[in-house]
Amino acid sequence: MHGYELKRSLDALLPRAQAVNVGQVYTALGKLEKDGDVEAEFVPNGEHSDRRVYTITDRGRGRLEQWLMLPVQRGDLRDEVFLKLALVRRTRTDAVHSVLTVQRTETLQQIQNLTLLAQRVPADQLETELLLQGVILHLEADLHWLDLWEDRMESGGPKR
Amino acid sequence: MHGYELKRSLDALLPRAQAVNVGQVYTALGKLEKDGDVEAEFVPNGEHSDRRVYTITDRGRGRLEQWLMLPVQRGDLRDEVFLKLALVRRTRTDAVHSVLTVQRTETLQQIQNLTLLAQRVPADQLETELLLQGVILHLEADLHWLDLWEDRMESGGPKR
DNA sequence: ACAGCCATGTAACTTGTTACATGATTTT
DNA sequence: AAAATCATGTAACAAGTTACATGGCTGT
Repeated sequence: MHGYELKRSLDALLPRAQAVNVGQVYTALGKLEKDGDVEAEFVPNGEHSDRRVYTITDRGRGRLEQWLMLPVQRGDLRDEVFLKLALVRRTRTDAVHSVLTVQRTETLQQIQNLTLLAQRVPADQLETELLLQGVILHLEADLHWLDLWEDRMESGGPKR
Repeated sequence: MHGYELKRSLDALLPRAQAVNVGQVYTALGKLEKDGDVEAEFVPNGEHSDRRVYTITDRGRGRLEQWLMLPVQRGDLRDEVFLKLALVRRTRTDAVHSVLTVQRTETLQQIQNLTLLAQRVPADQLETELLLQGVILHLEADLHWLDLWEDRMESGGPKR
């Protein structure tokens, strides 16, 4: 593919609002080319600008294969909401509940937005549908987690 | 607090393995000072090096308050596992199952590690316990999501 | 005429992170 | 004697991201 084509391909995977910045595609392709993972060649395009069409190299194919089969490490312990809650608990114990409520409201809002979005995804876009489902599952986990905080704050909480 | 003290404070919130790089604390404090959110003053420390003790300014306190009460937007649609699955489905439909299995194994492993870690957290470290619980909830959501993929791949899947 | 799409790319900024440099003290 | 802790900080790299620059074509 050429750069712009790739951008469109990526956009098609994501809901309308989340379009990719084109510049990023070109910087990424530049890096891949420098590393020898892809090769490019100009292909005339009639009236339009010529296209730089990229082809994956053997090296690139190998690295792609490796990347695909390498599991993603997902259990990151750095979490902004956690930081806020831990901090607020130590300095203004009484405000923990507010932070929890604000965050819960936001999360519910997000879930609603994404649910609406999911309903508008064409039935043939299986992947996009699954992506949204995944994000929603995470947000629901967040809600459970906020409830856990709330429970723990009540017992052994504000007075101490 | 002074820089090193802050580092220790942060470390205390996280399990042993996840210690903060000290350098980062100093670069962050430097930026806060430049922005006028904190002020520093040297305090002698007997035999040891003098300490630069930081104090929050009014401006800093205001910005902190804002940050605390601003909800974190959590529903990020960029997901590496999703990218892998979407890509592999389009180029080697038969390999989707392998990617799913690799990722599931990794996720189970992570959950086990974190569960063990959680058991070793002292009972008085409420926050750390909750942090680990949160990460585990997310990983369990990941497992559900991988199952969703598996289901959807079977119906309407490999042959197409 | 103006907006928007097609097509390329570069310069620059932010954030996160690490590796290193220095030097004294305390623990093993 | 070596390793770890206390304490400060800088230089530099990596990744992600955006804003801008250029120019032609297409649809309203």
